Amino acid sequence: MDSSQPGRIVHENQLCEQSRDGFVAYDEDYLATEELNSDMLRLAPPFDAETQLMNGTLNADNAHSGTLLTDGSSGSYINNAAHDPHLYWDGAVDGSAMDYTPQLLPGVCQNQLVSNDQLCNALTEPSNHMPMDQSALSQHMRGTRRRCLFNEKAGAVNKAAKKTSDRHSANTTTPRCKTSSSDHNSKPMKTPPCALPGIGLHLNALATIPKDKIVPYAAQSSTIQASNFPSAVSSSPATSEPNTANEDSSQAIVVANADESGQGSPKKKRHKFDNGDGTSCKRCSCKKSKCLKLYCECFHAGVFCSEPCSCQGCLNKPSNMETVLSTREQIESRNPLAFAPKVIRTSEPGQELGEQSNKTPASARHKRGCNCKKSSCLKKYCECFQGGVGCSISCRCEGCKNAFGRREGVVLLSIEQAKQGSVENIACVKEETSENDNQLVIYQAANPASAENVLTTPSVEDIRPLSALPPSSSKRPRSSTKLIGHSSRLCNSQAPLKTDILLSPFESYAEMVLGDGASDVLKGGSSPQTSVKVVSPNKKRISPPRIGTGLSPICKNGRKLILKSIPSFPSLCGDVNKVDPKTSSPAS
DNA sequence: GAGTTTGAAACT
DNA sequence: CAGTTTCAAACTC
Repeated sequence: MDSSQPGRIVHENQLCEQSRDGFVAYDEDYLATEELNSDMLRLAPPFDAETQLMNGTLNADNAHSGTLLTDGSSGSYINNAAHDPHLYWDGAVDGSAMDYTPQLLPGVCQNQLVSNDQLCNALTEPSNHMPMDQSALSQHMRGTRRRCLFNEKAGAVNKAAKKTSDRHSANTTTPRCKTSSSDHNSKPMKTPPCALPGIGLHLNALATIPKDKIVPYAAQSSTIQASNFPSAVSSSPATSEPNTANEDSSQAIVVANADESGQGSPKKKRHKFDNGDGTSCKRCSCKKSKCLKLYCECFHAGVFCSEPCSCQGCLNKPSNMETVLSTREQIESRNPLAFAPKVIRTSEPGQELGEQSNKTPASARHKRGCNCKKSSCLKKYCECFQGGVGCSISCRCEGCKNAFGRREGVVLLSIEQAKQGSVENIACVKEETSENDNQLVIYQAANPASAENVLTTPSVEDIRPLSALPPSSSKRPRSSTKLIGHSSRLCNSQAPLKTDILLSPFESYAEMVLGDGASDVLKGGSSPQTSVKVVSPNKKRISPPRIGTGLSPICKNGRKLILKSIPSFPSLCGDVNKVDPKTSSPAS
């Protein structure tokens, strides 16, 4: 593949057609050729300290093109690669979206999505590919690792597929796209290396690209500017850069965006190269939403519409950056996590359903759960199914037959919590001590923005709408994954809910941030004496918590308020360490 | 490829 | 907040 040439721009389609060899290393060669340099990443404001640090480092090498950052409130945009039909914005960073995953990887689109895990793995691998002498790169890696954590995505489905081999995925067709993300799953998701909580941009994985493969800055920056900045775009990206390399880039951009003008162009429906959780390459066909609503998969995924799309009246284009951003902000204001990945955490389906639920608490699940009624959660109408995850108690589906796991009604709770639960409701809330604090710490550290959201908007989706649970009767948990229980029992109806709420969201985020281990820590580790207790799978379910208006129980607990002692940011480098101690030592 | 079904998102 | 409408993807023919 020509891609080996620095600065060379390859259209995604081309890539798709490329030889397997080319694909094999797409996360390396491909990305490298894609000009994805770390400096194309834009860190979101919430992470200023850290991100800037990182940027600083990153940019050090490359004269920083980075200033492309939009101001951030709604996240900065990332140019995934000039040539890539899609331009990506970094929703992940801005808290709202813990991760925008696979699709963020430029060029990964059609045939291969790079899962976060994959990236992580790549990063963690003995950097054969990474010249150690490149301090800058090293820096990148660090940053990358952290980010990877967030990006773990579902695609449990994919795992199976992925197990087969990465290579095959290369030539994938639509389905592959979907499956590709899974591959990491085959690996134990622990991703210790990635343990650092961080910004959910796995694009940083690019850092691992052998330096020699890294495209010269000039080209990149031009590309970025052209594509990312509205101004730049408007100013005719194609002409913006005289350099040959740049020209290529520019042209690529133009091509990528070409269909902007030709939106209505009959691109016919294309496969939705989607990995299910909404993260893969998007190809929308919006007609009325102008691609500025969540209906639009591109918009929802945080990418600009592009050539593959067959949308009409599309406004989700770089040239409408402002509009897009404002719209995005608007949507986020309504729902801070509107752009967050729908499926959180990846895990083996088996685990999820399974026996070892205790040990593998971190099961993938849909952010909010589905609400299927007729599809039985067996079709892609079902977001859970689509995301390759089983339904959970968060779901309100009817007649769930989700192949990845039917909705469950149980949740794991720690003994401690049980104890607490045994106390009166209030007690339940208040007594939750450092563990929760720790959780909060982690949470915030991992995603300050999100934390903030939580504080201000308890409605955060990830605070699972258990409330939505239908009367338990509707579905019986096929298997017990997470048990609930006790606390719900111990505490009165309200209390348990609180407890559950407290855990769930944090676990989820912790998982995303720290990986399975983290959640384990949180659950068990945080309260050492308490092994997770599994309540009889039977069927007892927690009544849906009502995260009511205003302050959620969490707020009531004041845990959030305890954030006082929480460092605004995890240390850039070794956060894990910091976090772990806390989590591990419950009441230090 | 057109039409239908479905459920999320948006609206009231 | 629940019910309704709108929307676009998924699906069927």
